[in-house]
Amino acid sequence: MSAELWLTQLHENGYRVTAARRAVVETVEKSTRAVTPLEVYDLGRKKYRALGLVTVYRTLEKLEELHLIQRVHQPMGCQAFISMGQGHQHLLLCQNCGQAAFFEGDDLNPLINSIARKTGYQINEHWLQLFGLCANCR
Amino acid sequence: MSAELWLTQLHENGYRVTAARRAVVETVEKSTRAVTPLEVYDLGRKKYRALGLVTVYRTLEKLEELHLIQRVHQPMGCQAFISMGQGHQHLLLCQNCGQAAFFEGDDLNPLINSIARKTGYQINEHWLQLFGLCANCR
DNA sequence: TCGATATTGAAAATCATTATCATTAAGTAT
DNA sequence: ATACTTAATGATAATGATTTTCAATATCGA
Repeated sequence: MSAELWLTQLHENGYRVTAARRAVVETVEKSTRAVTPLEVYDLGRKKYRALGLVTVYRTLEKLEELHLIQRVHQPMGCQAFISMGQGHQHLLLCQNCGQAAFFEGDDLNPLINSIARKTGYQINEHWLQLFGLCANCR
Repeated sequence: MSAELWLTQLHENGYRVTAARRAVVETVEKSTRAVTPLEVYDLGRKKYRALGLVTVYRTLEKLEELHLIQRVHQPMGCQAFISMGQGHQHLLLCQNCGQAAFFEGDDLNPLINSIARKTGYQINEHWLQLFGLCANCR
């Protein structure tokens, strides 16, 4: 029932809870793969017929702002979103079915420190993403 | 003079070497930060006035196909390209000036193997990218 | 319940990218 | 060097995704 938590988050941040937002939130929160705005629109309309595509874009924008979802970058495009895992997590995506799994990658600190030393950069953020085949698809 | 090598690559793969392509190749090859098609267009026109934006898109497409450039994913957008480093390398980007540095991240294998074991995924590819401030900007 | 105002969906506008097409130019064969 | 085949070009139009506009509606605190 994490969808209710998302709606609470919206409300606590001064946004109203509407039927359209419910449909979007329930659609995205339930998905185990990254979904595009158009997919959210199609799926969301099954829950709330009057849902508009523009509202999907606007709601996704707010969910991203509240760190409830994140944009997923893939070779084929970067317009899909998925719910955020707990804490700092990275994504593992199935190249066949799109299924997403989260993992922690905190073992990266030694590598990052070493790069910082070698390059003189101050490193603030890192992206790590793995691609492969999930247990079902392999 | 790596630009000449790129043009040779194009030629060896059956593509013609034209003034427009020279302008694009020289612009992208020389840049130490990721450049968008529009930026390539503007910069390239200083070398070859008649250059068209469409040709920029088409040339970038071919350079990517030949693995001479790669698309750079960033929070602000994913339409920029940068020349490929040698071998398997990762990117470190300055959040202020865009300056890019390459680094190798082969120490990732233990982490990747561990994730594969835990999740049951067969992992084929990985993306690692760091963001921070370069020595000049910090 | 009321009322201020955030939110909505439709339509139009914008922006990036791709397709069309007649013209030009690269590069091989002569 | 010249001719010729055909890839490549740039202008324009078409497409597709995202954003803006706006009048109508619905949320939610008072």
